[in-house]
Amino acid sequence: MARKTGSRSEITGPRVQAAALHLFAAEGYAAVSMRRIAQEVGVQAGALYLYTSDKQSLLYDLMQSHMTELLEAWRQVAAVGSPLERLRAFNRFHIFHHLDRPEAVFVAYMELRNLSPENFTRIEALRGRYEAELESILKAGQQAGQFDIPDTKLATMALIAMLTGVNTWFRQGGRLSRERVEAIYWDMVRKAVGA
Amino acid sequence: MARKTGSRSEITGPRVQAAALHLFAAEGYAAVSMRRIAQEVGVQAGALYLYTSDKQSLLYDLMQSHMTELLEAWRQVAAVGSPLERLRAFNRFHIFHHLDRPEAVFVAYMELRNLSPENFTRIEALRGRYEAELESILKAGQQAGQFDIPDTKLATMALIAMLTGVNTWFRQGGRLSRERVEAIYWDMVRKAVGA
DNA sequence: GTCTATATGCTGATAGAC
DNA sequence: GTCTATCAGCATATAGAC
Repeated sequence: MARKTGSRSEITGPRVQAAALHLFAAEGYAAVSMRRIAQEVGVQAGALYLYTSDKQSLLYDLMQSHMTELLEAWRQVAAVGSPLERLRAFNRFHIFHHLDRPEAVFVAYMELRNLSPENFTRIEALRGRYEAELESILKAGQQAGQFDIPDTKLATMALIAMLTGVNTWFRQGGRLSRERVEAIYWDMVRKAVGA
Repeated sequence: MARKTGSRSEITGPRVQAAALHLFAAEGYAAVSMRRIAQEVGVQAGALYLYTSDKQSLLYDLMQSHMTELLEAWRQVAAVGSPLERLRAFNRFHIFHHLDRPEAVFVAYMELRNLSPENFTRIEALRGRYEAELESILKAGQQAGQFDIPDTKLATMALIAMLTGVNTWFRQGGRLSRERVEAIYWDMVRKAVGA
């Protein structure tokens, strides 16, 4: 603990990422200094540049990892079956995946404007791919006559906003369990698409 | 235009607020300096302190005005009538009011963490009052047997997140008019509450 | 009411010792 | 791999001239 120097590259890198995520989520990218991140990790500011080329990369890497992990995790569970079953799987996946990593979700939504133009474009492309996953479910249900949706693109945006909103108010140990929240949102989602 | 000094207190104050709103929305509170705001207004940085005690007050005043105006505007249109009619009025009001002032809405949602603890508490109280307006409509419809809602508190949060989300993707002159968006969201809202 | 000048301190990033 | 020292610049806020 009192150790001030030493060779610990195998763990310091991830700790830099973790500290940046934690601080960016709590105080915002622009409000957090490199010195503050270094302090959280327990190194001097200069040492951070062994693990990231600059502050912008630190933010981009966090957001890129988050979006990639989101898409990959969905691919693992992306249900086959009827559109209704697939929509139910999406509802469950989105709520649980987002509740499991509130800091990454918060940063991914709040810090978009602090990305460089090139990095912003890359992250938006990943977000578009995730939205397309939901829209394909809605289109399939609409074509099969199982859903009644006036506009699948708007329904996609509406449902994602509604589901992501859970992160803003859900508190562990609160009035409702995650499973109960999932069930209640499923009821509203199902009705909203006319199923 | 080339005028560098002079007495224009009656317009400089509002211009400071407008510049702060514009810049905070575009770049974020923490990323915007007082010098930058002064530059936008066309005065020196020191002159800003004639119109605000400090940077924090600039942010708080913007958010407080926004929330107060939101509550007051709703009070003007808050429909009497059946719960279904009142919900339809809320749907319309929320979408249009928010689309009319995207910068204020954006700042009010994104900069909460940059408020001092006392100011945060005050803003959250105003937000709670607005949410209570919607929840009272949902409760009335539920009690009258006209809605079918598993949990009115969650439905309140879900619907507000969904409606506010319009601001993140709606672009003037895009594929859909505001009226069409309102109609499509009303279809989804109505179905979601089981009406 | 606005200006200039200034105080005090923090910023991202780099160079070079160890 | 981490440290210390440093650069050049910008931050908020205030004092006092005009």
